[in-house]
Amino acid sequence: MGETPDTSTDAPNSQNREIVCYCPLGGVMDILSRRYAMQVICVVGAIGPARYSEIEDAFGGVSSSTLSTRLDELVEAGYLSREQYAEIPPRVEYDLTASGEQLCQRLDPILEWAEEQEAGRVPGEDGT
Amino acid sequence: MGETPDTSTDAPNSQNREIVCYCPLGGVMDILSRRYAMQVICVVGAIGPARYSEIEDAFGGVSSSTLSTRLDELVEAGYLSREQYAEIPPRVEYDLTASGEQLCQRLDPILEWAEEQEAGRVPGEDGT
DNA sequence: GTTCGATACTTCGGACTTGACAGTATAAAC
DNA sequence: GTTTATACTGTCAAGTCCGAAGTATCGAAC
Repeated sequence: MGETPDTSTDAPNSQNREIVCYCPLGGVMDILSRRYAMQVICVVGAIGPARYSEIEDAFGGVSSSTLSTRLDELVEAGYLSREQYAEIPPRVEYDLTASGEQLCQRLDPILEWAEEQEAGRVPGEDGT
Repeated sequence: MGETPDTSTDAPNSQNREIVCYCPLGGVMDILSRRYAMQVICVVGAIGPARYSEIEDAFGGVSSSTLSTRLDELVEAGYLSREQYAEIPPRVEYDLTASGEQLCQRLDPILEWAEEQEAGRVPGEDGT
């Protein structure tokens, strides 16, 4: 994609342009668009069965309330599984479900790319 | 990041687990985690140079203030270009930059997968 | 027997983000 | 003079996120 697919005539726009509707994406994308959602999937994918505190540590300073909410949503949506052991102190392990792994595979390229972008960025260059 | 490395007896996992830090992803992921951000990239990637109203139409009922903010951020971040023509009524065209296209390539698999998930979902099946 | 420690969360008030809807600017068409 | 078209901006209410502090459990320490 990317090479102006159907502009064979000289008009630069407004030919029989197909408008694709992105509305039905709602469900999944709404979940992924919440803060840390994509990173949580990839963190759990990276370190296998992951305990709450391990996930928390993988981020710099995420608030526990936000992380907890995110984990709940991801479990509810079927991308993560949650296993609680009857031990003291308590132990809870999160892991990817089959859906979660499919998602993680598609998410990883983005996270890797994001990492490269951040690494190659010279501080103070983009004029924030 | 430190964890007890000698719990090999009571825990079924916890080898020399490497904790990867996901903090530096901040910049890019924060932008992508805002509402409609990923979809906007893919919509513009799909319909080439895209006018504001075309992007608006591709979504069901996005609010204009949110979409406008999102476009500004994406332009500011260097993923979209914005060209304004001195015409009446006004015409503005958004397109992917080189960075934007790289991002779009990595985003497309997710959007496609999300579409499949939504399509194959039977209402009331996921056990709430 | 009282305090301490460990883990995985909740709860709280305030800050930030989003949504709905109305309004702005311009010039041609009627 | 009024209408039409586009690409936004403004305003206010509702929703979401944040950090800090608190909760629950039970064994171990004192």
